Amino acid sequence: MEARQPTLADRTLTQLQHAIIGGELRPGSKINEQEIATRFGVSRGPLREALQRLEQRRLIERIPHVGARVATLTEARLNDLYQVRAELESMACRLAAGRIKPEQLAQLHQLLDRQEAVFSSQPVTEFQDDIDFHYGIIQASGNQTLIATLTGDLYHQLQMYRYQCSSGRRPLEALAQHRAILAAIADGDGEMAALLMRRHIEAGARHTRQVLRQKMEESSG
Amino acid sequence: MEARQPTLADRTLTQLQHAIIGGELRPGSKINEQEIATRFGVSRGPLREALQRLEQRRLIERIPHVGARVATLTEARLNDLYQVRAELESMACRLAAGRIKPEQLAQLHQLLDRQEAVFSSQPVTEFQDDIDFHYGIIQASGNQTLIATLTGDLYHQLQMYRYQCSSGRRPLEALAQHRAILAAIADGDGEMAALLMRRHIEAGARHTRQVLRQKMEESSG
DNA sequence: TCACCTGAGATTGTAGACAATCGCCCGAAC
DNA sequence: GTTCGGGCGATTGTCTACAATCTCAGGTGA
Repeated sequence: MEARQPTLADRTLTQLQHAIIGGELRPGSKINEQEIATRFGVSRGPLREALQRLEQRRLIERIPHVGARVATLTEARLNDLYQVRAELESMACRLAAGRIKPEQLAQLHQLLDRQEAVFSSQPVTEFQDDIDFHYGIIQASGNQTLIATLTGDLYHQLQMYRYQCSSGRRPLEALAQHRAILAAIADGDGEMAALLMRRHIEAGARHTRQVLRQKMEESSG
Repeated sequence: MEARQPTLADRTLTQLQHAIIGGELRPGSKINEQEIATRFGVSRGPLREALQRLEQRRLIERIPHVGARVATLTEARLNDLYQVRAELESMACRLAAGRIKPEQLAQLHQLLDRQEAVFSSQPVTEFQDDIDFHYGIIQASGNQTLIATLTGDLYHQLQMYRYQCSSGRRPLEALAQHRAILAAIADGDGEMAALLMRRHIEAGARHTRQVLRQKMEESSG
């Protein structure tokens, strides 16, 4: 009922988004509708629908009668994004501490355990698991507006920055921080959880910012 | 350059949004693409584009192969919306206090003066002026992600609630609160401005919630 | 009586063609 | 030499028609 059976436009959106987040379509490059449509084997209708959603997610920028371009990675945008994210995710922690359900809590504990178990063997998994953890807490907040804002809008941009600026995200450190956050939530200490989450995200922002700077230096030099 | 010259889809979006926010298309009612397209004198292409944006703004809900419905007003959704709004707008105040430009500050003062001058003669103006005030502060925050989240997403929903649940919003009280908020920002006291804004929005939430309850009672009774 | 299946009608999703607009190149005038 | 204007090619916006899917009424069987 609720689950939307994927349409052609949905699949095209997923493909395009992966291509953008993964850097296959480089930031700033122009998107030719006919070309992309042909490449994906769809007509321009579904493709334009996908483009529109990507514009909403701020992964591309469109100008009427001119066209679409892949969004560029900027330090200023990164700062703005992480600043809002820190505010909203710490808010999510505060809410989650008061109303998280036992099964949600158990699932998050399980996630961290699994993350720890495979931590050294598969560094790739860590990336998705990290997102899953944050996603779980956001869901536990129970605030539908908050959930939609974070997972429906901000997270797509975030993934682009994280994917293109990732390199050894110190999973051990992040894991410890996740554990502390979850413990605070389990204790019902919303303020502590919120503060820990804010620090955790700020640390991530510093790291990503550093990598972005390096990347921009070597691309301009 | 930046200004997007309005296309047919843009105009259709504006019309449809006004019809939804104004209650002409009642909450929960189904939207027949062909019917609406014919009524607005456009084809289904641009209309579908408008529908998609309205879905992003959460003014309608769509299910593939089934159709679109106008979003319903719920007390739970109202609470969630105002909770996130309070968090983000108080954040905007904190930022604005540190980096608002003189001309922005002057413009906001001007706005409040004008609001006070015509306050008793035209109660209708107050509604738009109130939005303009909040809009100005959000802009002054300088955080593009914050601006986009608030004015691009949340505010459309907010307008729907406010328009359909407005009745004597005590403009005098709101005006005084606006003045206090602006004074704090002018003083560079971000924390004070943030707190005042939070209280101001919470007061608005209580008022709107009350009106919504009345409305739902008389519609179900 | 109720649950389930089935088919007609309606509605949405997709494709392809046409119209409108823009960017760019080139030539002319100062 | 530089700047302005016009026209051509390319790209985007829009329309119409067709295909895929859902809804709902009606009937059938337990």
